[in-house]
Amino acid sequence: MTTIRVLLVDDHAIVREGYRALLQKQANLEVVADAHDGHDAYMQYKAFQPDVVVMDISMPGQSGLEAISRIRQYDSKARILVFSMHQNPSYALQATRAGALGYITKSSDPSLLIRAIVEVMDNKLSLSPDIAQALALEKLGHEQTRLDDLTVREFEILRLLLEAKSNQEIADILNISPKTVSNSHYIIKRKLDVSSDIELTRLAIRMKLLNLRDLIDEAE
Amino acid sequence: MTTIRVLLVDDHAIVREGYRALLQKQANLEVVADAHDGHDAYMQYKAFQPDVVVMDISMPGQSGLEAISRIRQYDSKARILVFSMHQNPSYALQATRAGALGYITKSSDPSLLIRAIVEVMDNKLSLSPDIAQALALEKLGHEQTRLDDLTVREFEILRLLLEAKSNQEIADILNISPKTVSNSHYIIKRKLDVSSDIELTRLAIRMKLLNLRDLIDEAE
DNA sequence: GTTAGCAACGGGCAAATTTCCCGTCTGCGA
DNA sequence: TCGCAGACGGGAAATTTGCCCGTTGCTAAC
Repeated sequence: MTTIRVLLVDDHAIVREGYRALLQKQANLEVVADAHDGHDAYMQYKAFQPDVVVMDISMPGQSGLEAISRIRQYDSKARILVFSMHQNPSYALQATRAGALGYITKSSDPSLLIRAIVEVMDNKLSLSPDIAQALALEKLGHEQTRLDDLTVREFEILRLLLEAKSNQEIADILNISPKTVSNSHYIIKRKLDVSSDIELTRLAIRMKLLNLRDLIDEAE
Repeated sequence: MTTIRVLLVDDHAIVREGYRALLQKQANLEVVADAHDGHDAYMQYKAFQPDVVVMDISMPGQSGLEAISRIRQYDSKARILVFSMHQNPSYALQATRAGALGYITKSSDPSLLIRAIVEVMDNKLSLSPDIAQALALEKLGHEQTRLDDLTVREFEILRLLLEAKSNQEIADILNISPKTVSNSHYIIKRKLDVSSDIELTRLAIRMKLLNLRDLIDEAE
């Protein structure tokens, strides 16, 4: 059995260190590099050519989804495992659309992460049980999520919009024209069938796209 | 130098394992137990009487703040270090009010966590720099309840806006011109110091103007 | 009872944004 | 090789925003 070379991506240094220590205990895993944001991840990938990328997608600014696309564009064989706190299956859907091979929630058992890394190494799709179940339920039409109609890019832009960023800021982050952002903003509203940003925000909260905990925590 | 016995509290098993591995690398630290929620933390504290508790407070169900109070009630000498992803200073304030001796954000440098544990062991208050700064700024009165600046009428219009009603609908309801509604809308945003409706909605949720329960109940 | 202040209301109008359309370009699967 | 879909962004009409202003009451103070 050869050693699997891992690139670790998370915006929190302490969290990175923790995972690094955890993964390092596995004889067949080696963390060869880490990165703190999407752009950094891309650079580190090019520099180290790791076997598997373990990535948290909820990072400020340039998101993980964007990084996944970029990396896959650079190397279509790249194996990327998303490791996220979000239990919303839409995140998993968008992540795999962007090119991720796996999606594991942080609430999973530690052994699952290890196993998922090995599976992804074998180019196998790997989902944690909670996500698999949620996705399956969604597939059965139990929850008709209009969110799935959005393209990966639109989803990405929506995320940034919900952070109350301006068109110009989003344009800068994604390196596109503000005009494209406003066009997407319009398309998103049409696809989600809302007519105002307030409705959009309410919908996002219901869809758990906008983290309630964050909002509540800010409360007092 | 004696060994500091640590109790680790976080709802994510993988995260716990990561920190455990990280802290274990310090010669003077020993993780004697861990817990996955507030109640568990309380039980483990009674069982192991650790020197320092390192606790993530954003856990589902019963909050970490509650656990801090409970533990301090049981042992007023308990040293608790909060370790959170939230950069909102209000949360740090509440944590220290509840009895925590320190508050470190996950975005801090890993060495800060180690140092903070040692400081807390010495019964010293320890805050990460970002939190200290944010708290200081808040102390200077930067934040106030801007909602009080709204007139009764504006408040009423804001309520309707938040229900995602159109200017025309609101005009009909209040028997005024849509123009007045849009003027008020503008004034409200200026008074609340937000530049978009998304920001406005987020603020409203934080101010508990918009009932979260209502939104969640709509969900399914 | 006059004056002052403030809330509610809404007109005006330039600037900005939204809404919808369209055409490129690229990558992918049949 | 073709066709389709997604990303991107220009164009232009429609609409909204941002900020100004004046009018009308009402209340409170002198």
